Amino acid sequence: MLVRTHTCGALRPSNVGETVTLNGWVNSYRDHGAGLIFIDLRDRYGLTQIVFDKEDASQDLLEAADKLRNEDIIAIRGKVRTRDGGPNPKLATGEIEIVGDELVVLTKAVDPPFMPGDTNNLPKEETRLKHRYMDLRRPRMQEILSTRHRVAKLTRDYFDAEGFLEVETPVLCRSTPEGARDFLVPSRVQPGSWYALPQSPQLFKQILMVAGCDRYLQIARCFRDEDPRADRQAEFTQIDLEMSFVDREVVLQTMEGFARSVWKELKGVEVGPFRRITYREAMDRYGIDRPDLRYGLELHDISDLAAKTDFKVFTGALEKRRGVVKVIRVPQGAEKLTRKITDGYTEFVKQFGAGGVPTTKYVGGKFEAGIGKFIEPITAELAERLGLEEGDQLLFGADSYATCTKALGELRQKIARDLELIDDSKLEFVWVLDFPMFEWDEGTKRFYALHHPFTAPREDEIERFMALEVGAQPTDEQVDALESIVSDGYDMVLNGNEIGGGSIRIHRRELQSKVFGLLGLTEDQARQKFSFLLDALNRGAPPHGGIAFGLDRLVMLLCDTNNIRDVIAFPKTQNGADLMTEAPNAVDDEQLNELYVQSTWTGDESET
RNA sequence: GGGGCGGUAGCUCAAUUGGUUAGAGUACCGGACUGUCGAUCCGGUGGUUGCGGGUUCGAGUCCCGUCCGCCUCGCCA
Repeated sequence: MLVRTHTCGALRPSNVGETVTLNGWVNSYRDHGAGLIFIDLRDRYGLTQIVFDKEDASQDLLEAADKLRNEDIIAIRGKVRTRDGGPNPKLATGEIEIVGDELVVLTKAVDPPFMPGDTNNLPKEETRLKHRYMDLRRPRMQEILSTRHRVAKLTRDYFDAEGFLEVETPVLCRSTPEGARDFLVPSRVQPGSWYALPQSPQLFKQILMVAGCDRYLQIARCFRDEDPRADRQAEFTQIDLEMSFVDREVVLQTMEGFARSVWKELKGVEVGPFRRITYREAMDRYGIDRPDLRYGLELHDISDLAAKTDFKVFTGALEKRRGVVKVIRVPQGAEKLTRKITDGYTEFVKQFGAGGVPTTKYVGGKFEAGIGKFIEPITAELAERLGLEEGDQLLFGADSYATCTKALGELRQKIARDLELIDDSKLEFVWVLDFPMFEWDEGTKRFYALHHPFTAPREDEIERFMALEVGAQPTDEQVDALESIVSDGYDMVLNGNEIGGGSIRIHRRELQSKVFGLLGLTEDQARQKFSFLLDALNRGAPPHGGIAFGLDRLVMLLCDTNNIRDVIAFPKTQNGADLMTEAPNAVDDEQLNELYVQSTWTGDESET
């Protein structure tokens, strides 16, 4: 083996005259005939031009160089010199070249399915996933792998300096049926019993606090057996943290410091102040719990004014429980938002359960077109409240609070994209605070924890919370009362992306029992599922809280991609398949027998 | 589970209203060429149009089914 002395990104004019050896992949070749051949050699670090010239090279060497093809791996030894043909400013090594003197072909590449060096034609993702080793050779993917590594390293360094201990928690866990669907693993030694893969290390990190760990960190793999999305994968990675003897403020400050250091270190950016907003305000003004604050287009509640009209869409919505009428004002939208576009918006909001988007334009002090004539009686009041200006367009939502908010929140983002109102250079960090503890689900007639059942109520809410009596079939008043209890949770949001979420946890047993009870767990059921936690809370549990960052999403933002598969070395498709290894796969009956497992799958879905 | 988009040469794509032998660029093979850097020029190989069925004189194109990939709703405490 002719071992490299430098990488393909290392050589500079200062190396001129040195005899060096490089190893790498043939990125491209330019063959000018028997007398002159150029090779661009690639490795993780860059590209270096090799030249074979009949002035300097033997006939044998030229013939060997002539046979080189894309993706062959070679070792090349030769002298560094400044380029005869002038520098190539596109390359870091563009001022120099290596005069090939000794060439060893380490591996011939047979029929590459695509060329990693071809930056113009990116193969379709299916092909990239099938031949992932080729895809990962691409400089862009190498850059992402490197960024991910640097985030992980910086995470360990930062939290190490803050006194955190990295502790590993189990991958084979007890199944707790709340939350997402579990991945299950059959036990061989305990026939009929199953492990679950962790949805997060939540309970273990709380137990570590009870165990006196004080500050815990883990870069933890998590598993949720739900359908993937562009930014979601069944198997993903969290930067998982927990701290003892803290209040919310300590956690927020510590995590802000982390985010600042990530953006400073990786992007060279000084992050400005973190804004703070309550969940209620976020939902009211932006229609979403992870608002993008880089642009306006806020939602305004005009239910009181809408009630003065005879417009059936408005008055009908207001008769619903929690019915509202809200509006988005698009400055100068009258011209930009054509009928065709607003018709598209009506279709767009239907997927979120809204009926449509009533619209009108503010022209000459009056409402023109659309539903203008219906809201004529409230023209002056609307104009004053919204600060209307000539040429504004109004887009309305009228429905239950939940549906209207969701639809207009999504619409707000779509308008911003359509009208290119988003400044990509901005970084708007915001903490979303004061989430409700619970949400009532009309379908299943029960409460669900908005975050998770171990989230503490805000300290000043505890007394009111403990005093609440809510039966199995709560009245509307009881639902309202419980939903108004605010938790001590927090989400870190950047430009409309939730990058981390956490809370101060419950550290008192009677509070935890109360929460379990409200979620429909009897004392017996709670003991059955969480006895270890309830016992731990009884045996000296410190006040504690923490957070988990989505590492994949963090890297996505830092690498400016909206495809989570780009930031995972070996990701899975929407069908949960790894196209390279062809997982998942069938296994031998012998394997199943050992596990006391039989498949009911017949190959015909109608029979299962 | 629902909705949408897509699958044509190794790769990226084209193919008129259903009509001749399914084309181009690139890669690959052969040839020419001494300063390229997306090298250039000439020639060539390469196709079960994802798969199965149907309509038709004739299907890449229309219909039905199915598989795969992507986006999305539901789902994701």
